[in-house]
Parts: sequence; structure tokens; C-alpha cells
Amino acid sequence: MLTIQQIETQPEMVIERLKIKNFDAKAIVYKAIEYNQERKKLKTTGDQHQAEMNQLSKAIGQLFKDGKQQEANEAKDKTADLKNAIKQIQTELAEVEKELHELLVQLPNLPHESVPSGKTAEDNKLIRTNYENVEPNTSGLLPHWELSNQYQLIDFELGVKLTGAGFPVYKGKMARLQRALIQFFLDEAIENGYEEVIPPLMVNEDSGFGTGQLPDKEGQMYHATEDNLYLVPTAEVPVTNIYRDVILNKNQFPVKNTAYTPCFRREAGSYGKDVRGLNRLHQFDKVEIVQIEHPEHSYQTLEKMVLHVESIINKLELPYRIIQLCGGDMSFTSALTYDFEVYSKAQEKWLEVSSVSNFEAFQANRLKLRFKDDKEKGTHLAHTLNGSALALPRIVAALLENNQTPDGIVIPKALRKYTGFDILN
RNA sequence: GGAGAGUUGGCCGAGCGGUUUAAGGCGCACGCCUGGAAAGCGUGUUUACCCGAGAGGGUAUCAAGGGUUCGAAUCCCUUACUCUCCGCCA
Repeated sequence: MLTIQQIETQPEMVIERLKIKNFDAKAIVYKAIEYNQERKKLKTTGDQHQAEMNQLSKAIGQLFKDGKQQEANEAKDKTADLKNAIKQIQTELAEVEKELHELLVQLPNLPHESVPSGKTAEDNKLIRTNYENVEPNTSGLLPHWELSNQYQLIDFELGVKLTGAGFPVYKGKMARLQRALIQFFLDEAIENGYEEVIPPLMVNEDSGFGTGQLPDKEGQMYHATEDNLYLVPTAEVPVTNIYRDVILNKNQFPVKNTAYTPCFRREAGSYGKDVRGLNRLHQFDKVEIVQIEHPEHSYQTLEKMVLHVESIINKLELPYRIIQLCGGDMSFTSALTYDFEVYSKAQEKWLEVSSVSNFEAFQANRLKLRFKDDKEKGTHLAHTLNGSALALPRIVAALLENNQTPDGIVIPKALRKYTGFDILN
């Protein structure tokens, strides 16, 4: 959520910047400013009336104490009008505040200056890649779903029986590979100074709002209506919400957390080739990294997170590319996002395996996540960042497809101490 | 799930309708004192919003929301959470 202060002081800038995200903010921005003016006016007169009322009450108390019943009762009669006026203003104020909030919640985050404009993934900007000359699949490489069938690694049909489409069952060495990847990713994060947490896998409405899933993307999460709880779509939600309603001290930056969680996504729509096999699932495993930073350092931190993710992919010896998302492809909450994609050689497709973003103060404003400096008075909004490090299924897909040999799937060296075997067969 | 007891500032803890502008203590910050420190003394110490160029002033905030009252930390209702006991349970 953008702050009303920012909107009020730089309305044109906000409108211009949001055009990069193909969002026409004009009507909302000016309506919000109008509501805010109204809010201030109501607040001012309301407070004045309240101050008057407080004084009167105090005087009445004194009169009673002095035994002047008569005068006290007369004074009491005079308070009725004031009381009504206060009530009236309070009602109006609450209404205006609600309307203002509803407007503010509709505005996406401002994209960073470097974000290219554009509508679709076509307009994303390549940052770098270790796989410049993409080779076509001429040697008959099998897609991962056929490989997993051949070696009986993943049972999609069994998942359908137990739950439904998009909930695969991993078996034998594949189950161990999953566990190995999780352990490997966590160790890498811990090595880089992230503190591990194991958060709840269900969150309440406040948490959903804090990171921006609610109210807009409600349909993306599984909702346990009986208890009004949501299954986490990513560890970002519970981990970032640890810091909801928190005032950090400046010297606590950077806050670094990592968490492994299963992730649950309803992802309605979209069928066919794009969602075959492991490409898109309703439940998948992911290790997430989250940082809370001082606004002055958040972009340096974003780069560090990118390097962290890049180093893991390198250790897995996978072909990858890093792209910066254009305005149209970015999420509602992000100011700058880098996507990591690995190349899956049989499908001949780039698969997104990580998304690393700086949300600046957008989530922090929803979360009321602030920091203060001992030397100064007052608080400021912190910056929040997060990234996948990494999401498992597509990494597994790429490993299967790229490392297939007549003898089986070769496990990258970095993983062998975690898997305990060199080859999947 | 049932019964009972709670939730007060950074922390402990008093207050149960009006000198509470939330006592007292601890912690923290600054000052005095000291050769320096401790102790002692003094001052300050939530957050948000509004008015104001600023100095400063105002309003709200005693778990959250509503109500009663001229006036609520205090009384009433609803919700959340914590603790104790019972039930169930990996």
C-alpha cells in the first residue's frame, strides 16, 4: 500500500510511474487526495469538540466534588448538543477513513525507475545468462514426466486418487532427492547468514493482507472457511508477517530469515502443455529467503539476494538466465523483480524457478513494519524483500531432463552428499 | 469441547466511576555530583493522527470492537489471546 502522504505530495509522479505497470491511477489518486482533505477537516473539528467536552466533564466533576449539585446538573444539560456533534463527526470520519483505505488498497506498488515498460513477458529484459546458444532437442531427450514414469519416481495418478490433479506423490529416490534439495537450499541460506524459521502453514486474514495476498488475490489461496485460515501460497506470507506491527531498531538491519515450507496454490485456469508434469502444481516445496532492510540499502540487498540464488543454480550446474520483469509482468506489490529461469532441455523451455523482489515500503505500510533510529524521533517504514531459493519442482524437472543418460539421471556433485547416491534410476 | 481466572507503558506491578496528567519499582537516555566510576539527586522515556513555519498545542491509545455515563483502565456486551482444572488426543 502506498502512503497517502506520498500520493498527496507527488500525485503526478505516482500516476506517471503506475503507467509503467499499465495502471491508470488518475481517478483513484485524486479521489484519495479529496478524501484525505475531508478526513483532516473532520479530524480537526472532531478533536476540537472532544477537547471542549473533556474540559466540561472535568468542570462537572469538580462541581460535584464541591457539592454544587445544582450547577453541576445545569452544566450536564449543556453537553447534549456537543455530544451529538461529536458522535456525528466520528461516524463521518470512520466512513471517510474506510473509503480512503479502500482506494489506497487498489493502487499497485510503484515500479522502480529501472523497470522497463511493457505488457507481457516478451518485454522483459535479459540481465545475464550462462546459456547463450540454446540447442534444440535433436537427440531425443525425454520430458521429465516420461522419465519419472520410466524410473517410477513421481506418481501423478496416485496424487489424483489421494487429492486431485497437481498433487503428485514422490517415491523412493525422488522423495530423497526432494529432501536433499530442501536441505541443500537451507544450508546455503544459513551459510549466507539467514536464520531459519519453521512457520505455520496456515495464516489468518491479517497476515494475508500484510503481504498483499488479500483482499485482491483471495482466489489464489486455499481457504479453510470454518476457521477463516488460508494455506500459505509461499513462506513469504508467514515469515514476513513475523514483523507485522513491529518497530525495529535501525541497528537490527538487515533482518534475514529463511524457511522451507510446502506452498499451496489454487491457480485456477490454464491447462495443457504448460502445466504438464511438474511445471505447475497445487502443492510444491520451496525454500524462501526474506530480508527486512533500511530503505537506503534495500537495492544493494536485492543484488546480494540475486547473487545468492545465482550461486545455488550454478552449484546445481543448470543452464539459467536472469531477467528483469517489465512493468506489465510485475506483481501488484513489487517495485523491482528479477526472475530466474532454468532451461529444460527436453521440453525446450525456460522454467521460472525463482522470483526475487524488492517491495520497498509497500508491504511494510500494510504490515506497519517500521524502524527507528535512537538519535531521531519518530519511525519510518522499513523495506521488505524476498526471493525463492529455490522452488523445487521445476528444478527437478530441469535436472531430470538435462541430466538424463542411458543409465539414469546423474545427480549434480553438490547434491550427492545430501542424496547419498549419484544416479537416479 | 466444558468450567474458572486473567490481559495495564520497554519490563514488573498498583488502581476497579471524577485531584490518574496511569501510583510505585526496574530498565533506558540526558544532566548534576565525581579525578573517574558506583551510589545518590534531578529531568525525560508508547504509538498514531490533527493544528502549527516553528516553538508548541490538541485528540485517541490500559488486548480488540461496541455500549452505559456529563465523565470509563475501572461498569455492561461481543471477540481474540493467556493461564488453571476437566474432557479428547500425536
